[in-house]
Amino acid sequence: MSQQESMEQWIHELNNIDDGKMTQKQFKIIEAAIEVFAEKGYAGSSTSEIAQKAGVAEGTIFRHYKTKKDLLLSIVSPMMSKLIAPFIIKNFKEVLESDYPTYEDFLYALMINRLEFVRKHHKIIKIMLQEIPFQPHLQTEFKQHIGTHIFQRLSEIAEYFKSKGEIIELPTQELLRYTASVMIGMIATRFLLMPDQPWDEEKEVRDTIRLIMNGISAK
Amino acid sequence: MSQQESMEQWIHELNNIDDGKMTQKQFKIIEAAIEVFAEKGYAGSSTSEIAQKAGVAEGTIFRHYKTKKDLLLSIVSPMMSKLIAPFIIKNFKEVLESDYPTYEDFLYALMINRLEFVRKHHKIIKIMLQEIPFQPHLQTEFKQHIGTHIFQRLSEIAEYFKSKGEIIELPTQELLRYTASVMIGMIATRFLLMPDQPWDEEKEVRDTIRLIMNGISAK
Amino acid sequence: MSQQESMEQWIHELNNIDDGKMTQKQFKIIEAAIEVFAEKGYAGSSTSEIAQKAGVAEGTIFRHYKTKKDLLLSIVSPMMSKLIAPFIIKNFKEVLESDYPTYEDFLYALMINRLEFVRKHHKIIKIMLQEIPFQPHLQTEFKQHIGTHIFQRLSEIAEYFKSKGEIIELPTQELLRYTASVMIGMIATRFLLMPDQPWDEEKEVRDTIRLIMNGISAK
Amino acid sequence: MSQQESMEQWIHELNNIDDGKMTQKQFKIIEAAIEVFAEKGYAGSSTSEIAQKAGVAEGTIFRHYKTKKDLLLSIVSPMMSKLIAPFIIKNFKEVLESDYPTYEDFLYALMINRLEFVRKHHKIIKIMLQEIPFQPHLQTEFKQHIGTHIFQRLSEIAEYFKSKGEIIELPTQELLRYTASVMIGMIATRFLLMPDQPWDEEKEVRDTIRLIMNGISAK
DNA sequence: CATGAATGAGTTTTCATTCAT
DNA sequence: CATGAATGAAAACTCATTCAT
Repeated sequence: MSQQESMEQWIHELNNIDDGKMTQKQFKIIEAAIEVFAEKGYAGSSTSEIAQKAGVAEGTIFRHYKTKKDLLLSIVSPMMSKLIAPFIIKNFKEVLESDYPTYEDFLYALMINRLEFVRKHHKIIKIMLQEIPFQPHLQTEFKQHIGTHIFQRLSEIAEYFKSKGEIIELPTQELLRYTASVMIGMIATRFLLMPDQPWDEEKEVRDTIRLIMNGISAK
Repeated sequence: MSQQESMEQWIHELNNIDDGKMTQKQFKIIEAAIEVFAEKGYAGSSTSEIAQKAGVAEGTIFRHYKTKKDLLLSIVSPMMSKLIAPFIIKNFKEVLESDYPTYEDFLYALMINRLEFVRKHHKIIKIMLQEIPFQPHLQTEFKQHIGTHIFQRLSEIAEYFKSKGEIIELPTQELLRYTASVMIGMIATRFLLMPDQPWDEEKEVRDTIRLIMNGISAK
Repeated sequence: MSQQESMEQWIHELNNIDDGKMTQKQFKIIEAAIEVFAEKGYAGSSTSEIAQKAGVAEGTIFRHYKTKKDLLLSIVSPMMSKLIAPFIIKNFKEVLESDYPTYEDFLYALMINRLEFVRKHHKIIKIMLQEIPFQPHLQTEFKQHIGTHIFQRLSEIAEYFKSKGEIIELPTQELLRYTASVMIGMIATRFLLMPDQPWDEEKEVRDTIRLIMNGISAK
Repeated sequence: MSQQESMEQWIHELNNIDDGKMTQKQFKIIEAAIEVFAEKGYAGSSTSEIAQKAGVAEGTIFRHYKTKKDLLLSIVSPMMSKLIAPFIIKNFKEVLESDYPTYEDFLYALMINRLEFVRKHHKIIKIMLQEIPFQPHLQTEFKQHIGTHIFQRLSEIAEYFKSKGEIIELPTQELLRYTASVMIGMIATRFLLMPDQPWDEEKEVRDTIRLIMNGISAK
């Protein structure tokens, strides 16, 4: 599925969260808003520009979204949930045991998965990261999703492998910070710092995971 | 030196870059602008709010800074240079040899130094990171300073220690990315994610450096 | 008949004036419009709020009333006629002679009648009074109904009792102004100034009529 | 002093209430706002029309008045105080005893005074009466000023003359309602119903007062 | 008949910038 | 240098009205 197609599909999913129906124009509005917000930032964007890019009258935006902020949140909020998606499978422990015999395997799968995710949604993620500092509503959601769900789940995993004697006995928090830093650093490099450079992803991922494991494997 | 004092001193230094003189009002304007930009973002701030917080008339801002963007750049631009300060000492190699016998020593010193730097200037750094994506002028500067000076210098250092056989033979770029990710991850955790939590800095820094070294030390 | 019932009946009567048929939706629209216009004023009300309160789609309003102003007039205009209703009985003189031997009797009956009328229709009357200054169409109607019919008829009555020697020889206009002022003052007090206060209506009416008569009875 | 002059003076007095200074443009804005609000009602007026009539840019209005509602209140609120002015002289009892030997004298003086007042300020009074039902802020002020100050003072006066045996023993509230109704009825007739008709004010006032006294004098 | 998405002109409000004092 | 009133262009938002379904 191409990046463009996956974006379209994603926008249609916003739908189900909202109320079940989404007009063609509404779709165009979301699409244009993502474009413009990502390019100029939320505060730097004007609803008139979004309307123009979407090919609708300015009033149409406000028929579907009470305020400009509403429009922002309707785009960014659902992305929060998507962020934690891979961590909310039931029977997580079973999956872990059967699919990921080592921490390294787990990290590898996670990395591939999140790289794909960012590739699909980098614009919305950019908007999200830009606006979290200024939108209390997003801050709350972020803390809830990341702070609660993801951190929780990752802790369990790390402790599981610690108990198996695979990784060193470091405070879980430091361990996760370290792991996350390297992974996020890699993703940021790929998409922010050098988006246009050639990139042997397969190799980069393997090397990066290797480095992480060097840092923390119990032998 | 307290954080407040260091900020005041820093603002006075902007001075030298500008034209050598800075009135009391001008000082107040910069101080207020940093406050407001950091809180609401550049595009979300109004010059009138800055004027009010600075205790000056609205027109006064424009007597010193031709436009609002000028005001932003006059704050953020000099910070760029500061960022690279520790890397532009002459006789760098000598300093390296005499002061930092190991890569670990170097990382430790760098970490302490940059932590202090961020502690002093976190508001301006926040503004800088927020605005780089939207201000071509800042992007250029950033690429120049980081991409050229810092990356260049860090590469030399990494290669120096590689050649000494202290760290593993990984492409320099990957090595730096890894190192920087872990260090930045730590700083971000400290100042963004959990600014109010208790924090044994000494210990955290040592553990973090240890992890990095685990990842890359050649044995 | 309760106040609510009388309102419903009244709305159905608008019907006959319009075209003879009135759908359930149309009824709801009128009901909602009265509510909203009375609460926020004509210019301060939005058709969308009326539609919402009526439980119909926005477009439905405009299917029945060409414009928002049309909706207003369809509510207020018929009320004008109602205002003069008690004055347009045929054989008025006969009724006067048989039913109201004195001016006092007449005033008493009128007062009771109009109090009831206002009690039933105070929302529409509020709208009417609010909008007369701004709607030329209503001004014309008002002048015609009040200025012509009511003033005319009241003059006849006043002169009739003057000729009977019951009330003093004052210019009819002054006489009517005086009478109307006291009566309207009483109604306004009851419904505008102190709508929630306990109120011995029987007594208040008798006292008020007494005062009026004191002012003008020929002895 | 002409009506126009008194209006100008009045606008300048708003000044003292606000903050002591008023620019030429601000004056023009108030002047235009009174004109437009009186003609079209508050909700029916647009700030752009006010700006145009005042000969200023639309932004100028909002430099002086934060919102359109602010502009309204800055015009109407001070009028509330003016309404009660004649009732807040100190030594009121003395004045009463020396200047107004009878209730009739008092009513006459009051009538002349309030007629003059309404003549000067009829536009603002029109705006005030139109907006009181829709502006909670004005409702509060109105209740306070009228309900407390004026009603209080008038009660004292009525009771004073009752105790002197000049007027009949009716509940004070009814007495005042009666008196006020006739007076307001007269003023309303003069300014609302027949503003353009010839009018022998001297005679009308005397007749009206006479009617009132007929109604209530204790013989 | 009824709907409600869409419109576009209009509304209130904001704001960077200018300029006379 | 400093002020702050004034501007006007643009922003966010509203709303009566239309029209395809």
